Amino acid sequence: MLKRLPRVVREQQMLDAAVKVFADRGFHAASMDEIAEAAGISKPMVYAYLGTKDELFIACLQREATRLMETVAAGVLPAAGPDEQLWNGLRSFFTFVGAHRDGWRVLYRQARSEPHFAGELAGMRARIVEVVAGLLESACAAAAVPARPGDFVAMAYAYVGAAESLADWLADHEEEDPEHTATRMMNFVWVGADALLQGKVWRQP
Amino acid sequence: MLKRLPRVVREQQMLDAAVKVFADRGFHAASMDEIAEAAGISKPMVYAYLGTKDELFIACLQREATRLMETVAAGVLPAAGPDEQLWNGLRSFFTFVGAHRDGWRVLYRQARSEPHFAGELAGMRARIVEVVAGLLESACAAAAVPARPGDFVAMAYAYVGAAESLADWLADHEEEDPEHTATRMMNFVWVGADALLQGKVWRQP
DNA sequence: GCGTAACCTTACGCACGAGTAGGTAAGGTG
DNA sequence: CACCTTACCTACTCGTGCGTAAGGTTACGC
Repeated sequence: MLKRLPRVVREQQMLDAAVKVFADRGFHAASMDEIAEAAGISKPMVYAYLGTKDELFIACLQREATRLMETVAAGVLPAAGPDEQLWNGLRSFFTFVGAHRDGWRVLYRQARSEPHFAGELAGMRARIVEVVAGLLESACAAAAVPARPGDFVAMAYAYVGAAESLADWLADHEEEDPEHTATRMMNFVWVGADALLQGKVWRQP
Repeated sequence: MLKRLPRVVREQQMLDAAVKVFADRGFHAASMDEIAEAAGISKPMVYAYLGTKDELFIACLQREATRLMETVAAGVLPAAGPDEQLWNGLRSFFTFVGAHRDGWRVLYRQARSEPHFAGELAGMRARIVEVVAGLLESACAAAAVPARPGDFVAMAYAYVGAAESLADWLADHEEEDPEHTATRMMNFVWVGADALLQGKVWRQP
């Protein structure tokens, strides 16, 4: 209360508080007063350091998104084979979500529903989908399985959606083990992809 | 403009307008004035017929959710075998989303992000997940594949998430064909489930 | 030890939007 | 034609919450 802290520290405290309040209340229902109070500071300080409500929200998004991406990237790097890379990536992803549940809620639920911010997030998501689609494509090319380009993107959306759904579930269930969730997703991907690579398809009757 | 319409007609017009405005702006950013204007009526009429903003939003949710459920149920019914049922259900689902994009956006994006309404939706979603988990379980039991009960729920979340992700993509891409999307999802489910039923699993290194 | 820059506060202006009061007119019913 | 019910409106009140003005206090360099 009586401590005067340097700017960088306060900024992080404010962002922590903002992420929590945004996650709990939603963007509009969250008030700057509540965020300031949760950060243990008065409102004008928030404006002085992080700008308007919109700018604050974007700052939250950027911090959480960057942390997430960097965590996953760092997890993937030391791996060798494709299955190990995938496994490490998924494990990093779900571990991160489990450890930053509020951050995930803001990224996945709040940002997508506010048309003003959805664009930014959709872009990030699209890049992830592109990466996944690229992986599927190279895997199919290597196995000489025929497929149309659009199919990869669609499949990638399905996989990404499945992972997000599991992550979202994880975010709401304190008792679930992130690593276990990652194993489930790995099974889901690996088994399905394996079948796809063998050229199995379903045809409408 | 000068026509005095019976209540039931106006109510539907108001709900149509409300769904559109909620989908475009988000719950909080949508104003009752804008909804009233979009419905070609004055604000007090909206309050007279459909109550407060919260009640109006819930009315939107209920109408859209009911329509969706009934459409899918009606699609599934006339089918015989399990794969035909699944195919008909998916086709009905994606066709509905393609034809009611705004409704989907309200259900999937808006309702989930407002903590006040998320409960209702989460319940509906949980019931769908239960149904899917039940299908998976009976399929595995029939094939004598061993699995823990929790796994079915997790798998169901993954499948439901994949379908939602494809639906969401469809909602934003006017040019996509719902039936084609349903085919992709069917492939995704059928091929993966088939592999699972053969007891294929991935084990961590 | 004193200036000054950074940290922090109380207390407000102001706009916007939910919800309402109170009234008008159209169309049916006796 | 008198009446009542239903559809519909204009014009407000009032709370809430964003953003700010103006001023106080602590640390730190010199």
